[in-house]
Amino acid sequence: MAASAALNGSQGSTRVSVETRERVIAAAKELRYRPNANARALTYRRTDAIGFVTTLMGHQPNTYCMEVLDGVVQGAVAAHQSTVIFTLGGWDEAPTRIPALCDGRVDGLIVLAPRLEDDGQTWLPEHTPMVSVHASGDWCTGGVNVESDEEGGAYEMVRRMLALGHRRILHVGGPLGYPGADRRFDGYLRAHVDAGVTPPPNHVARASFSAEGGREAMEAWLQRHRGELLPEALFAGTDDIAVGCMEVLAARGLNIPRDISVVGFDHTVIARTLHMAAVRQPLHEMGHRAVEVLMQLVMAARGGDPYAGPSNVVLPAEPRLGRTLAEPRREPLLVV
Amino acid sequence: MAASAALNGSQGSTRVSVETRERVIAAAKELRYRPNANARALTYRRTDAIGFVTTLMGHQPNTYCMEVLDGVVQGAVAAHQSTVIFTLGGWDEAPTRIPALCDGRVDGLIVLAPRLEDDGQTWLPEHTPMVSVHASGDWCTGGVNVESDEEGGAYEMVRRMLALGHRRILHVGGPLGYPGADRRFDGYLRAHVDAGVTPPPNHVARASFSAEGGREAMEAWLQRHRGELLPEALFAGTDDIAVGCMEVLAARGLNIPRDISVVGFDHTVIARTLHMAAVRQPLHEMGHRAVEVLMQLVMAARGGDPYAGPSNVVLPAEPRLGRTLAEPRREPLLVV
DNA sequence: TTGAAAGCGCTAACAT
DNA sequence: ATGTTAGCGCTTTCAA
Repeated sequence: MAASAALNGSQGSTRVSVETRERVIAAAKELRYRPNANARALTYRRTDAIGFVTTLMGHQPNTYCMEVLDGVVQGAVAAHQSTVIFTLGGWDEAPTRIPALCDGRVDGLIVLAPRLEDDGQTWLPEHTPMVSVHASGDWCTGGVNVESDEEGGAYEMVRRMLALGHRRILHVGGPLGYPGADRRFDGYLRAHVDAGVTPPPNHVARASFSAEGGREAMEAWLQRHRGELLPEALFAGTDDIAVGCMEVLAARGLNIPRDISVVGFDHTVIARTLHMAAVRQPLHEMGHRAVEVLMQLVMAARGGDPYAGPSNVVLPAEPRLGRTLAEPRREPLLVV
Repeated sequence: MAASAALNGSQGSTRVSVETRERVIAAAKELRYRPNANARALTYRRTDAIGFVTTLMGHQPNTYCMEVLDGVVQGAVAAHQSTVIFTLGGWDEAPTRIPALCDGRVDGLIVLAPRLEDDGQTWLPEHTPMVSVHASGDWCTGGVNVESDEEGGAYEMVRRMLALGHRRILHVGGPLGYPGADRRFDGYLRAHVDAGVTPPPNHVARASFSAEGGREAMEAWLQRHRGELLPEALFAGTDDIAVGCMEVLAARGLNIPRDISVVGFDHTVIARTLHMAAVRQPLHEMGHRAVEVLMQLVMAARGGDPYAGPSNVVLPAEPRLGRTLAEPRREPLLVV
């Protein structure tokens, strides 16, 4: 019955008589009628759903990913969209899996921290709006990237540490080859340059993105530098790395921040719970913002008019103080 | 061209000639053809997607919810399903929103910790398979519930604490009216009964499910009991509550666990990071399991044969030791 | 104000 | 081996 249009026709429409509408509505309730979402999607060519693409969240949920997702979900709710999660085993699957997701099941895609060897240009489908969060390089022409000013946040934090009097700041950064890890290190260096301080030699270590990685890197560094001066402060590439470092330091009887200050990066729920000093990335907001931008892209594609906004959105990252950062100790301490 | 069935027909099928198939495949690649998911869903009456229903994850992501979700997503990946997140503003929206989700956009629904006044029977659509996690009561006839043995876990943990010699164990539980909070308290009580120990009077407090709630409850309790004996141990209803309590205790100069032991509940990422003693709920596994059960339900509904499995799946909750639990102090301490 | 037809993109069944 | 038809459930357009 085409007259079923009574259900979604606006109140004032003359399409159906009041009497018929009431009859239809009554019958619908009687039959517990639910319009079928797929049929709707088929005719409307829209699903009111957005996709969130990420690599497998391991058994230990990744707090970084979770906080962005949380922002995405909230943004989606605000935009009256549902969120579909697509999980890749790894970014190598992207060239086969991502095009497969552009099959009308979502109106647009948010891709979290894609890491791809070559440019996506060749295999990326053109007509599915796409926003990346923390993409490395410009992986997607036509898409928009949302990120935070990691270099600036790192710079400002290290600047403050230097201003507090710290001179030997050990940087335990993320793995080589991650642009984000490099940007944080860049900020560390620039702050030193601007302050006219030369970082002590060999005061940079690399760790994988986890507490375990932090533990290993810290342990190894201390082994290598036995008998030398203990750094006054530690600038970690991630909260998780900071946690791992802190465990190793505490196990050696060192007090934080009295003997050594420790600073994290991201300011995820872990850092907040521990009241850790850390550079805050507005992860939640980034997720939220990514949805807003994506919806603009979607609207633009629908209307046929081009998207006018910026192709790169940079949110500020700023230092948050906490209980793990203090003035440097007065007496020198050696690595034991 | 109906012969497009070449694309999904099995290799050995005689439906199309090899030559035609190749031609079709070539053309498909040429046109970057993607079969439309909605049209497929319409004919197949299946979407290969499952829904995850939860109330709004606040600005502070709820670790409990996140860990279950993580398990769900992983279970979904294993079952070749995608996960759609539906967020409710509150459970009062459930009677209107949940039926609206049963419109064919997902093959089944996983509902996290639904709290509903009346039985869902009246408004729940019949023919969408549904699995709840930690449902209060049997909210959904025909559905399956997955939960953990909270009472048993609490019992076992408190039993061990009593065996360690603790006699004055303060319980800072979750809010009144939450069945889960009550079950944990029940385990606390039963352990005392079995050990022949009478819990000291007024050693039960209630807090909202957050660190803030723990802080407030702890502060208030200490105020009320100034000058009395400080409990030797604290059994919290949640990890977050435990964190809040620990902060208040530490702020008063008390050492954990030397002066007072603290035990959490859930053993979420917070507890793991802090190496906190806590009753472990297998949240990840529960999410994973919920998907498995849901898929059985879905299969059964498809095949027409009834679902044979249990309507309630109970996973064990067991105590995990940690750095916050030790033997009771020898000297008495007063609340200051 | 209502009815009838066509089409969204796909697949299953039947006919050639 | 291939072409045709019908239908999944909905909306839009055109006819009555």
